[in-house]
Amino acid sequence: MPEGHTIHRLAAEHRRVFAGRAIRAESPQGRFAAGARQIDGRVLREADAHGKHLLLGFDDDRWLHVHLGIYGKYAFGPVPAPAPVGAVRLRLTGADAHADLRGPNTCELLDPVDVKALHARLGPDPLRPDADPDLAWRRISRSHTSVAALLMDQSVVAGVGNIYRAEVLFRQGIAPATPGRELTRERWEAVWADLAALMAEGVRAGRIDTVREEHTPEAMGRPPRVDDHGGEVYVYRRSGMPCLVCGTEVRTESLVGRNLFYCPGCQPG
DNA sequence: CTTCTATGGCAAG
DNA sequence: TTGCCCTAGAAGC
Repeated sequence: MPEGHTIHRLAAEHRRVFAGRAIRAESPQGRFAAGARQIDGRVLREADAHGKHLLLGFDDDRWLHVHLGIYGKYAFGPVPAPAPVGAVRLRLTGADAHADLRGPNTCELLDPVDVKALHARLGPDPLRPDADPDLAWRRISRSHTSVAALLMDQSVVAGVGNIYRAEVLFRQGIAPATPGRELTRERWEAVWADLAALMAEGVRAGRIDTVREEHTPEAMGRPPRVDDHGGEVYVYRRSGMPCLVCGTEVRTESLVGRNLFYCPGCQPG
């Protein structure tokens, strides 16, 4: 679920459903009881996303900061909301919808100074109009770290997760182990542009699709992919299967505790 | 039942 | 690098 496109969708959904009106807040699970009491009855003024961080601004100038981590989830539904199922950390209820938050890595209240600091420690987000890709380029072009690790570093680029990382490197034909400083500026600009397009499409569709027209299931006469994230991809979780472009077996290896997927044929080096 | 896994990120060593 | 946190569903007995 939660790469940057998911969080931008959640921000839009909160805006659409809750903004401008007082909401009720509670913590059925109890772990955010004190925070929920402080939000309860407030008006939601704005909803913002920076990378994988969701920020909800309330009328007392405080912000709810949510980070889903690897298994956090939101579930929106109608009112009246049914009795909560499972570990619901936070339930927001508005005039005609409710939102249940389960399993977040972070769920806390921040003041404007904290929010500013949060933005400052995050790199440019390809989904934000104010993003400056040169800030990322300055880090990447001086780094001996692999481009695969740099793309997952949220202080370099915000919002890219394991799927977009693997897929953009595949689409750009870049070997994951390539040190940042060996990328040319042109290559980086292509990566950034591709991320911006792929992630914008992810926001629109609500899933991650990265295969080009000529490699879709219809075009290739292959069965559609069925996976949790629901999208058509080139390498993510396709290890052992033939590359859709060159037929080489897709490989996986562990990098900084995460599975990295790539095609040795299309991403030589 | 139990164990494993996941689209994250942090602190400790 | 390892361990730990958060949760739910799938996979393995």
